[in-house]
Formats: sequence, C-alpha cells, structure tokens
Amino acid sequence: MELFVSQFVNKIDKKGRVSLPSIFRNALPQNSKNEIILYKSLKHNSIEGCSSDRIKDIADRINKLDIFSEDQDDFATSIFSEIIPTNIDKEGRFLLPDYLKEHSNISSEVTFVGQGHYFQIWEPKAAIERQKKSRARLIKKKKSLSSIILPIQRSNEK
Amino acid sequence: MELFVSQFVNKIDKKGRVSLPSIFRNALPQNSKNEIILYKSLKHNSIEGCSSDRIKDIADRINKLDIFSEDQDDFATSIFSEIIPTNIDKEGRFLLPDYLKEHSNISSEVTFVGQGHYFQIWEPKAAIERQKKSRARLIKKKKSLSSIILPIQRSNEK
DNA sequence: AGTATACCCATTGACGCCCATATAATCCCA
DNA sequence: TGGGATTATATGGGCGTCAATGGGTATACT
Repeated sequence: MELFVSQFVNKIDKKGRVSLPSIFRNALPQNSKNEIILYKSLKHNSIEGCSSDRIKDIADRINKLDIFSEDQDDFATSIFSEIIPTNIDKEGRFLLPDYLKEHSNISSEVTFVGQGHYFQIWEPKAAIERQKKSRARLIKKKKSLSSIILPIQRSNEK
Repeated sequence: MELFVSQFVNKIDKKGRVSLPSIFRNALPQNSKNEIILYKSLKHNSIEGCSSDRIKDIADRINKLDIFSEDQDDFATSIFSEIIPTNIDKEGRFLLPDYLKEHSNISSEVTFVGQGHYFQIWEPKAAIERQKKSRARLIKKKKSLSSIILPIQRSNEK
C-alpha cells in the first residue's frame, strides 16, 4: 500500500474545487481511486482525508459492537455522521465543503500534508505554524527518531 | 452493503413531504428502495429510520433473548408496536407523520444524520447541539477510540 | 363529499463531465 | 549532455444532468 507523503500547496477555484496532489491520487487503492473521505480533525483546526477503504474497515468494527450499547451509539454518531465521502473528478479535483473550510479557516488556498495512511488539509499559514511548533516540541522532548523508527521496522519484518 | 453516512439538511413542504437525501436512497437495499421504517429514538428526541431489512435483523436478535425476560418484552413493545413503514415517492420524498414531528420538535426543516446501518432525523438546531456533545465525548474517550482505529493501521501495512 | 396520499410536471441550483490552456516535469535524440 | 519535443499536472470555464423543492391533479379510502 502506498503512503501519503510530502507537502503541496494548491488553489481552490471559483467552484470550490481543489486538485488532490497527483502522488496522493496514486496512493489511493485501485478500487477506490475516485473517492476520498473527509472529516474534521479531532486535534487541530484542519481537515483530514483518507481512502474509503480505511473507513469501511472502521465501520466493520463499530458494527460489531452490541447494537444497544452506549459505545455503539457514540461511535456511530461521531464517526458515521461526521465523515464526508467526496468524489474526485477526471482531472483529479474534489469539492471542499463550505463547513469544512470554515472549520479550518481556509479561503483560497490549501496545504496538503502527507501523514502516512491519511493526509491533512490546512490553511497554508496555519500549516507552517503547526510545523514549527511540532518540530520545536520534538526537540524539547529530546525524542530521538531512532526510538520511534526502529520498533516499526522490526514489526514490519514479521 | 452501503452505509448511511454524512449529514444533510432538507426542507419539509406544505404537504409534509421531505426528500430523503440521494445517497441515503442509494444506501437502501435493492429490494426495498421505496420503503423506509421510521420510529422514535429510544435515547433522544429524534426519529430513527432504516430499511425494512434491518428491522428483520433486529427482530432476529430480539428473538434470541430469553422469551420470558423483561428485556425481550420491553424491546418488542417499544420497537415493534411503534414502527412506521413509510413509502418513498418517485421523487425520493416521504411523509413525516405529525406525531413524530412533535416528538422531535420538528417544524419546517430536518437534519438527516448518518449512523451506519440506520439514520436519524433531527430538528436542525438540536442536531448541532447533539453533535457538539458527542464530539466532545469522543475526544475524551480517545483511548477506547484507538482500540477501534489502530488495528486498522496495522492491517493496512501488510 | 372530504381528506389524505400518490403521481405527474416544472423550476432552480449544484455538481459532474467535457474540453481548453498554461506551466512544470520528463523524455528522447542528436 | 544540451535542448527541443512530448507528456503530465494544475487550473479555468461551458454545459448537461440530477437532486431538491414546489405545486396541480387524479385516485383511494372513510
């Protein structure tokens, strides 16, 4: 499976369309190349996006919960009602809904930020700010990358 | 099988008709595209709706409960006696019964809320309130959330 | 007859599909 | 290896189709 990596700034046109960066399009699974799922980030004033395959997987897990349980209801509301399936046109563009633009202060341009299995969509200035802060935080914690990266490589080897 | 996802605000006309959102119509099973089941939510001042197939599914689950238990009796009473099968016209609209409108304080507009295998119908302002609360609860519950989401990341890595 | 519901037709606006262009990236051959 | 040629990507805009909505009329049920 391909990953969403790197960063791109694209424009929003009069109709509200944005091009999904070409390499993000290529990272989508073959069977759902023309659809992405958008939702508000739980942590930031940004939008997150992923393939519909990823959501289907989550849906299966939620539906296995007891039909009358509290958790089932909470998850169903928080997840199924908040996600927005969006079509990608033949030129690789999609519509950015107004209420998501408002949530993330987006007006005429967006920054796509690869996050591996998903990606984020930021207002460009906010994206830069966020990057500075998270870099500074990493240095402050003196977290070496090796402590994070090495276990992952091992887990992939099984 | 398709799921009911995302949210839509639609108007009720003079005759009491509302359009079921197009993608909800598409989520109905092939054999019952022109019928939905409506009933009062057990948990909220809202209406819930689903395909007739789902009702059959719930019936099966209730049957598996002890036939002499109180739960069995309560579920059977509160669910089966109060469900309302409703036809969808050729334009994709259905009639919202007055007593369901009263139950959920609905007047001229409704918000359709996707919940996976079913959907809810809310008075728009109440829907926003509910959404805020459940989003806050979700953020608080992040731990249990990760138990649902994280396994997916692993499964995608293969 | 009177009320309620379904069917038919019309209107509006949003969205998808198509075509066009400019800039950037890549290729290919001398 | 340089530079023109080809292709890909991002972007702009026209137009047809479909979804949401409104309203008239026929049919059914009581």
